[in-house]
Order: sequence, then C-alpha cells, then structure tokens
Amino acid sequence: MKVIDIAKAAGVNPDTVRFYTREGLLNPARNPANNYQQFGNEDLRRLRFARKARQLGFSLPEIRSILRQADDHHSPCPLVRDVFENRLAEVEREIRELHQLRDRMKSALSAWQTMPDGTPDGHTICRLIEHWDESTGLRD
Amino acid sequence: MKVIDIAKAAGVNPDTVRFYTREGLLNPARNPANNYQQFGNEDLRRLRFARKARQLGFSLPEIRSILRQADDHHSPCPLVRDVFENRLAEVEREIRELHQLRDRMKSALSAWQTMPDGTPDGHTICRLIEHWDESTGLRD
DNA sequence: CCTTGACCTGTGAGCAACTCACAGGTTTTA
DNA sequence: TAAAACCTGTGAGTTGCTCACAGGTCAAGG
Repeated sequence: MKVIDIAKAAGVNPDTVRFYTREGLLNPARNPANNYQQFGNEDLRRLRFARKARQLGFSLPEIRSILRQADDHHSPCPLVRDVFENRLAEVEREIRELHQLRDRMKSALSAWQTMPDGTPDGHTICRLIEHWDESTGLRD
Repeated sequence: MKVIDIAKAAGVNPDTVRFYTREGLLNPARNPANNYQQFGNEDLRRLRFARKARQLGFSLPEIRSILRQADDHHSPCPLVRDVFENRLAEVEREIRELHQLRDRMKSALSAWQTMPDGTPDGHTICRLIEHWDESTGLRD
C-alpha cells in the first residue's frame, strides 16, 4: 500500500498519513527502488487505532507511547488506563460545562426571541453576554 | 489602567490583553509621554465581553465584528443572533457526541475494572479502542 | 517513444488563540 | 541610586493537522 491507499482505507487525508509517519506513529517499509513508503496491514491497524484514540481525546504523544509500548511487547494497559481515566474525567467536566452553556444560551435566546429583529435597543444580547456569568460562576 | 491592571481586573493574562489589542479588539489610548497603553472602563467592558463571548465559543474575528458594529452605532444584534444560533447548534452537537463518548468510555472502563492490573492479555483496552466505533457510528 | 497526469518525496508554512521569550526603554520601590 | 517590576513591539512555540512547493517516478494514451 502506498500513502494514498492507506489513507483511503482509513478514511483520512494522505497528508495526515505523512504527518503521522514523521511523528513516528507509523513505520512503513521502504521500496529501495524508488524510496516510496510501503504500508502493510499492521500499519493500517495502527493508523485506525490512532484515529480512534484521537476521537477519544488522546494526544499524539500519548498514542505514540502506547504504540511504542505495544511494539516492545509490553502491555500498554497500565499507561492507557491512566490516560484513559484522566480523559474520562475531562470529558465529564466538558459535558458539565457544555450543559451549563447550552442552558444559558437557550434562555438567552428565548428571552431574545420575544423581541423584533431590528430592535432599536440592540444591545440586549450584548448585555446578556456581558452579564453572562453573574448567574452561574463559570470560569475556565 | 495599564496592561497589567486591566488584565488583573478581567482575570486574564497580560499577554492576552496585548494580543487582543493587536488583533483590534481593544483600542487603548496612548500616553504620549512614554507611549504606554492606557485602558479605560470601556476597554475593560470590551475585554470582559470578549472573554465571555469566547467562553460561548465565538471566534475572535466574530467578536471583533460584533464590537466594530457596536462602535459604528449599529445594533450588532442580527449578526450576533446568527452566530449565536449556529453556535448553539454546535454546542448541542458537541454535547451529544461527548455523551456517547462518555458512555462508551465508562463501559470500557468497567469492563476493564474487572481485570487485574498487569493482565497478560494486555491488549484488551487497545482492542476496545480499535473496535471503538463499530457499535455507534461516530465520525468526525 | 514520449508526454501527460497522478502520484511520490521531504520540507516549510498556515490555521486558532493564545503564551512565552527577548531586548531595550521606563517607572516604582527600597 | 540601583534593582525590581513594569512597559514596548516582535517573533516563536504550542497542537494536529492541512496545504503548498519543487523535484522525482510511474502508468497509460497517442
């Protein structure tokens, strides 16, 4: 498989494949004749794994160390579990924040919906934004 | 107010203030004596507005045009409402995705919790990740 | 046989929204 | 008066790609 083939197979941009290769997530063999990269099924598995781990919020360095550990025939489990648990906590925090956000946006929008479009006093929404976190203390 | 004062008042990094200034969100007066920036209460309001809008997911260019429109004595409302509604839809999509994500992470973790730490078959979690989206079709 | 187009290679830059570092000037404080 | 803390503008680093570029390679059509 060449770059474009593995990219298609995994549904990613060929440049992402090249990027992952230079980042050390993928280690394709080389065709000595033309120096082209040659990917096998193992590389495809790695690539798919990497993409799914990305969807879960793992960083590239994290994914790289997981893959490296697996390459060294170590179980990446303790490492993964650690990162995984941290990530889960983060996801839950994000969910909580987004929920608050949505609720406030919705109430702002419905307060606003009652007004005609080009209201002369057009600063209502801006005031809504300005006073945004006086009800709930959202901080980053 | 100097940079550090307004930064403290708004609870942000002074570099963020400088950054917003060069991005045209803030237009401080200048002290001709020493060329220092001088921020007033209006700047503080703008900065706070910008930060809250950022928390809501508005981009800097969006915030800039809202602020510009307000400066020109136009109601930024139609513009804001538009961006606002788009943003709300996006937030709701993010929430849905994060919910799915969390549920899958939790079930993976609990399936995993039953195993001892250094399980010889250490690839379980990796397999979980590999087969991640076969249950729910999550795609970016 | 040769040209065209699609691919390959590595490298460098651009995106967002900061954050930090640097070098030189100014003001405050001890 | 000297040191610490601030100011200035600018440039670079961050993350995870994505795109652009210049030159090399290869398969197919005329």
